[in-house]
Amino acid sequence: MNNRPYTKVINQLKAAGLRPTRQRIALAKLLFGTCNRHVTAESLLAEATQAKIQISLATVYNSLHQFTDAGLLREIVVDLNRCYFDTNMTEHYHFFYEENNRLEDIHSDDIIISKLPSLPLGKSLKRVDIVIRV
Amino acid sequence: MNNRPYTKVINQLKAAGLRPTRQRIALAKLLFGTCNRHVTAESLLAEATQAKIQISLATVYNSLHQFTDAGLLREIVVDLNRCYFDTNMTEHYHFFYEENNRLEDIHSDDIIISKLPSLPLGKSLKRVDIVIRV
DNA sequence: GTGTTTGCAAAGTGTTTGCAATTTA
DNA sequence: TAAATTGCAAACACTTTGCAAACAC
Repeated sequence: MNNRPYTKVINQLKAAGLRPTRQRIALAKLLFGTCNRHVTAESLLAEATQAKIQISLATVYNSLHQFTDAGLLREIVVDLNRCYFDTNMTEHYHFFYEENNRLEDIHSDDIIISKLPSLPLGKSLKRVDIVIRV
Repeated sequence: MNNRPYTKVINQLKAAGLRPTRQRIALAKLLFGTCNRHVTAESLLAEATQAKIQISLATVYNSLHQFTDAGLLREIVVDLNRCYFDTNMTEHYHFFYEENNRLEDIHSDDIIISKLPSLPLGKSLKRVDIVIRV
């Protein structure tokens, strides 16, 4: 891999309290370089490998969780067989294509919820997940 | 275990095209005997064991999937670490208590969705899953 | 009797962990 | 140099599978 400074990604990592290592920079570049993404550990490793980035599966898992804890990614639960991570941190929902296990964003304006139940006593809302399975 | 006829459960299984074996009858009795339930394979096995029903984990898994395929149960994806099955087959949604991985039904009247996006071309709606994480 | 179901143990899958070697600051 | 990070391989948790024995009809 090349080692240009990637100032933007490095600053993003530093801001998140993560040491900008070669592996994290490479993954962050793949994840945050372009538009919003949905990845699994396997898919991201495959992508990295194809881009000639040398990295282990364990590090991909570690990085995905570190990015998630740092608020750079969020985890989506749609399929029991694998973890999906989403680079889109804004409020939004998902289509899930069952035929090929693919996710697609639904902009939050495209779903309007006009009534929600009151929360159980003493609980605070963590998130409302909506998945439209097609 | 006792072996009263359990006519109702047996008919339910037959109607679903499932041979009413001792194990299936026992599980169906636990699952459909009372109110709506949320179970995992482990929790159902524990319950069966406590009720002195002799059954293996493999058979619990098999039965849960057979019941699901037969339309007697539905699977809920909320937690990557285990499969949840719900005996409530009517349209409804869920609270998920992250502190103890517990599920609670939300009656469909308690959530009103006043706008949904149009489906991707050529796709049919399988289900709208809503999970409120608290 | 025949085809289905069960149950064990083994295999499988995706994920996490322990720890020595490497890298970053 | 000191502390954090990586990467391998082993461990893990849950689920599925293969197949001989048991069961339902």
